Amino acid sequence: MQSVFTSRQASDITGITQRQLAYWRKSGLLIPSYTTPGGHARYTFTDLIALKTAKQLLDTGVSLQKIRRSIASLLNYLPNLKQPLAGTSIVATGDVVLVFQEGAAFEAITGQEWIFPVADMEREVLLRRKRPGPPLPSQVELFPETETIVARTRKG
Amino acid sequence: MQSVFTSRQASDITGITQRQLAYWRKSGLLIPSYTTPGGHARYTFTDLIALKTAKQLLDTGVSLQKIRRSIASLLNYLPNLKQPLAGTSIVATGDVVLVFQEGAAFEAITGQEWIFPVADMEREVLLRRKRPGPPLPSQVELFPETETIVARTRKG
DNA sequence: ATCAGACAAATTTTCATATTTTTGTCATTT
DNA sequence: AAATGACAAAAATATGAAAATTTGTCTGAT
Repeated sequence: MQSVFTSRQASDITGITQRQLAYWRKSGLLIPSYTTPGGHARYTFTDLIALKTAKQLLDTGVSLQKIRRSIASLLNYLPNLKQPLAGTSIVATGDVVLVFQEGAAFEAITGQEWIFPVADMEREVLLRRKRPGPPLPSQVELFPETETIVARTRKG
Repeated sequence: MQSVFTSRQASDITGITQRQLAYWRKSGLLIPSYTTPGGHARYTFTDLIALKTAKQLLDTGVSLQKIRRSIASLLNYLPNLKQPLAGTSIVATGDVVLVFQEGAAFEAITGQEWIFPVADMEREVLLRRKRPGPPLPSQVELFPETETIVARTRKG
């Protein structure tokens, strides 16, 4: 047995206006899991989580369209996700939606992967420095060159 | 005693062209820690880390100007950082530079804080649902309303 | 009480274009 | 060998107008 919520309740709980709920439903952003024969919305608890997530994203400055794109991308990259906004760890600023899944993070909109803590970088620099390859004098005197000031003229 | 590197070495090690090093130096993005009396660059190991970080950011699609802004912001929010690009855990996509510091994450360019794993959201929804306050029937029948079809006419 | 439709205000995108940055290449200097 | 200066190509940013999306408010229907 599952508890469900009316649009009014969903609105009260999530802080999303009923107008928004209606539009999001119509535009497909979040369609309630159930609809009564009379056409009334019935939101499940999971729906509410997704709604709340969307609301938070909105409040943070992520536009509806970016939320849409994020969802599309999530479904694309993680096809087994049933409720994209309810099933993952999501983090965002005004411009970006980051998703954490299995330890890795990637940006929801582009699907691009995120990268490199600085620690790795240090290792890499060290490697290159040690590697034989091209003959690299691994160290240099601080101020080796001798300034030979000669008579100098300027063009013009 | 500190090992230092010429621009050639810095270039070979980091993969940044000498032209870039020159420009970055002139434009202030990264000024080598030492300069010989003759005006030649001497990069420290830490400089190389910063350079490598910048290079990685570039390769990931972060523009030079965004790197600049990130550095400015980092210095603003973490004034005790001496080498902004060498001292923190940095993560980025093409558009954003994220900095991890003391468990929290914030976006380097705007300084905006990042937010809310979904776990918290679930808790919040639960709280609202349980809270007394406005009388919220905490549960609803799935299909309560009775459709009363009456004779209907359409305008026009 | 919820929904659907209509209209307008507010907010976001989308382009196209002008401007500025950044980088490469080459010649010259130190 | 490295730096500087100059010119041009490539890339990124800023700007502004047009188009599309999103939301509020209201009215009527179920």
